[in-house]
Parts: sequence; structure tokens; C-alpha cells
Amino acid sequence: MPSSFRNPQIASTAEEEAYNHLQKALRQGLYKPGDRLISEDIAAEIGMSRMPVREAFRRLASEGLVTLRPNRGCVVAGLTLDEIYETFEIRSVLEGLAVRLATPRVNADVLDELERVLERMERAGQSGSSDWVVRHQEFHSVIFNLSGRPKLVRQIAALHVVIEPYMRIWFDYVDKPLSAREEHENIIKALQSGDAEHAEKVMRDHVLGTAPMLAEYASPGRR
Amino acid sequence: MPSSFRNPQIASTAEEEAYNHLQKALRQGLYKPGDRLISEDIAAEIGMSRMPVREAFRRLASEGLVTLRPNRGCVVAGLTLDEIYETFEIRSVLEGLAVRLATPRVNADVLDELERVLERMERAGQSGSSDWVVRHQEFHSVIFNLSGRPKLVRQIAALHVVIEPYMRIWFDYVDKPLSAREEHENIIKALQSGDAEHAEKVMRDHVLGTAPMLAEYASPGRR
DNA sequence: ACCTGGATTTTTGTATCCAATTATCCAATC
DNA sequence: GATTGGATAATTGGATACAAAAATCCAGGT
Repeated sequence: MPSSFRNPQIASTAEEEAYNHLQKALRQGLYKPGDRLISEDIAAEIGMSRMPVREAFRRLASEGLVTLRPNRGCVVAGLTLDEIYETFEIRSVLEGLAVRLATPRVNADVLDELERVLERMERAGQSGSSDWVVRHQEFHSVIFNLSGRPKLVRQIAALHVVIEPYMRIWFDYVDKPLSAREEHENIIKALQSGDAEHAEKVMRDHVLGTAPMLAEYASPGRR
Repeated sequence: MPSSFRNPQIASTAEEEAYNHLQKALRQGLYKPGDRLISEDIAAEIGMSRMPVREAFRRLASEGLVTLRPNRGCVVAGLTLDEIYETFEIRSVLEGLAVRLATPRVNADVLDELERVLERMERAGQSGSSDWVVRHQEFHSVIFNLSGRPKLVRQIAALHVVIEPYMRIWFDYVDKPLSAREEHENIIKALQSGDAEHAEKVMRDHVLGTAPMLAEYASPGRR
């Protein structure tokens, strides 16, 4: 049983459906930064009126996935280089905190699961499937979910969503992050050691270390 | 010139007006956790239809100020004890990061301004005015704005908003945080020292240290 | 008195409508 | 040819209307 992935249950409300639809598309990078999202078009696409779509826009805006300006509609957000670095800085301290809190809760089952996820990640990576990105998120997600801090989990997950399109671009270019396996094994080792402070530092460095690699391939950015 | 406080310019859109109205009320604790917010009532209060109010609800929900459930409306959120601690944990690492980034940018002007804000905070505290809470926020805000990280600033500010009602309750009970002056002077000293790592640690400890004091007086909580 | 169930009222979710704002296009001018 | 101005079209913001869901009320039964 993986862990904490969203239930794909049918959306109970039109707004939710619109939100899911748009979030999925934005995560997969189907819209480019700067693209304008016309509420009526999107409403037609999923067969509803503009109102629920507008409400979905608001939610996406507060997660930073789109930008909303009065009378000028909804624009796909995208990150500048600086913003990519900033997002990773924030991730580094939040996931550092999460892993520090998670460390005392680690047990054999958790370590097993992490190894299994890492294995799936490896396989996805070798087959060139961009499923790698999802598996990578899952690896981190297993850890920060273990922190037992719901709000922290939410915030980190939101950051993962924002950088997902760039992770995909990166992955498509370099095809196979070889160093990744080693890095993540190190995180597992740190968790195993039981030294929370050390684990925090390892995670911080891991996250910060990813940013420059990714940034190199994320030129198109900017709104 | 203080620094980074929101322009009270007239709202350009009805949604914005509704948002400002509700956020202000929620920050001041005018609504209690668990209170239900009826969109029509609030719309009537500020003289508009339900639609913009609903959109404001969504924004407030993603900031954690209210809870939105399908077909059951909008409820004032409030924090459990655990959630208060969690929020301070998150604040501690985020503001720690912010102060670390801010430290190299500190100069005499900044130190002067911090002293002035602290002075105003002191005065507000002695007069028992709950303006103390606002000044306290301003003190922190001067520092984290200096980090030069817009997204980080936003996230921290959002957390301040969420805990503001509890800060007010706390302040009303204990009337005068005597230790506060000293604590904040320590932060200024750390900034002055130029040692970013040290400043980060001081800020972390400061923020974490506040939580238990506040938690004691925040019994009514719970959604 | 307390529970139960159904009618009534309230409130929400969504569609549709209208006015106001913004974008686009095209011709006239330099 | 590029630029400007203005008519036209597209799009947004907001109000209203209506159906569906939830909350409330109340009578009848235990």
C-alpha cells in the first residue's frame, strides 16, 4: 500500500472536477507559462458553466500555479530561475523539518517501503518513463508523511506540485539521474541512523543540491 | 517609512473587498472557530451578491482561515493545540531561513528601524493596546522582508495571519510580555553579529519558545 | 420527556444573463 | 512601412434564477 496519494474518487462538485482537471494538466506541463486560460473554453471542455471554473482558478492561484489579475483573466504561472531556487530553499527547510520529526518514527517497515519505492523509481528511470517524477515525489512523500504534521505535509506537497513541470522537463533532457539513486540511499541511511539532526541536514543538502541541476534546463520559464 | 504593509487602497473588485473584509474580521477574532459563515448574510453586509463572497471563501480556505465542505458551507477554522504547535514549528524553520538570508543584508538603517519598531511595540504593550500584536508582526516582517524572497515572505506572512487571533487572546490575558523585549533585542544582536547560522538558530528558538506560552491560553480552539 | 420521521425553510451549487472592461482588427495618417 | 485611433469582438466580473442538498422544525409515537 503506497501511502498518501489522492483518492481518484469521482469529484463531488463541479468546482472540484475543474480543479482536478486543471491541476493535472498544469502538473504535466500541458499548458505553458504565459498561456492564458479562458474560463469559457475550459468550462466547455469539461461540460460545465464558467462559475465553477472561476472558483477553481482561485484555488490554483493561491497555490501559485496560475496568476489572476482583475479583468485580465487567468495566466499559467511558471517560475523564473530565481523562483525555482527560492522554492527549493523553502523545500529544503520544510522537508528538513519533516525528516527530523520523522526520524524517531522510522522502523523496518518504513525502510522497506522506501527501498521498494526507490526500486520502482529506478525502473521507471531506466525505461525513460516520466513516471520517474511521480515515483520520486512518492519517495519524498513517504518520508514527510511520517512526520505526522498535516499542515507541514500539505505545504510541502504543494511545493512539489509547483516544481513538477520543471522536474519533468529536466528528466526528459537528462533521461536518467544516476546520482539520484545514491542520494536517496543516503537519505535512507540517515533515517536508519536515528540521528534526527543529521537526517535533517542530509535532506536539506539533498533538496538544495537538486535545484542547480534542474535550473539548467528550465530556461523557458518566466511568465 | 515602516516597510511592507498592505496598501489599504480601495478594492478594485468585489471579491477583493469581500476578502479584505473577512480576513480583517478573522484576524481580529470577530468570528469564533466553528462559526458558520453564510454567504448570503455576508454578501448583504457588504452590499454585494453571493458570488464574490464565495470566491473570497476559497482564498481564505487555502490560507487555512476557514474550512470549506461541499454543500455544507464555510466554517471558521481555528487551530487545535497540536496545530498551534505545528504552525510554530513551520514558522521556526521558515523564519530561520529568512533571517539567515537577511543577515548579510543588514545595515545600520535596518537596525535602527528594528529598534524603532521595538520601541513602538513596547509602548503599545504598556498601554495594553492589542496594537502590540500588530507591532510584533511588523518586527518580524521587517526581518523576513529583508530576505529578498517573495514567496518565502508570503508563506510566513500567511502563518502570522493564522495565529494572529491566538496572539491576541494571549496578549489580552498576560497583558505584558516582559521577556519579549529581551528576546527581540537578542535577535537584533544576532543580526548585528553578521553570523547568519547563529541568527538562524536564535530565530528558530525564539519562535519555538513562543508557542508554549501562547498555547496555554488557547484552550477554546478546535474547529 | 425523548426519540423519530417527514414537511418546511434555509443554504448551497451551478447556469444564465447583463454590463463593464479589455483585446483585436482595420483603416487612416504620418 | 509603422503607428494611431476607433469600431467590433471577446472576455471578465457580478447579479440573478433555479434546482438540489442540508438544516430546521414539528407532530406523533413510544
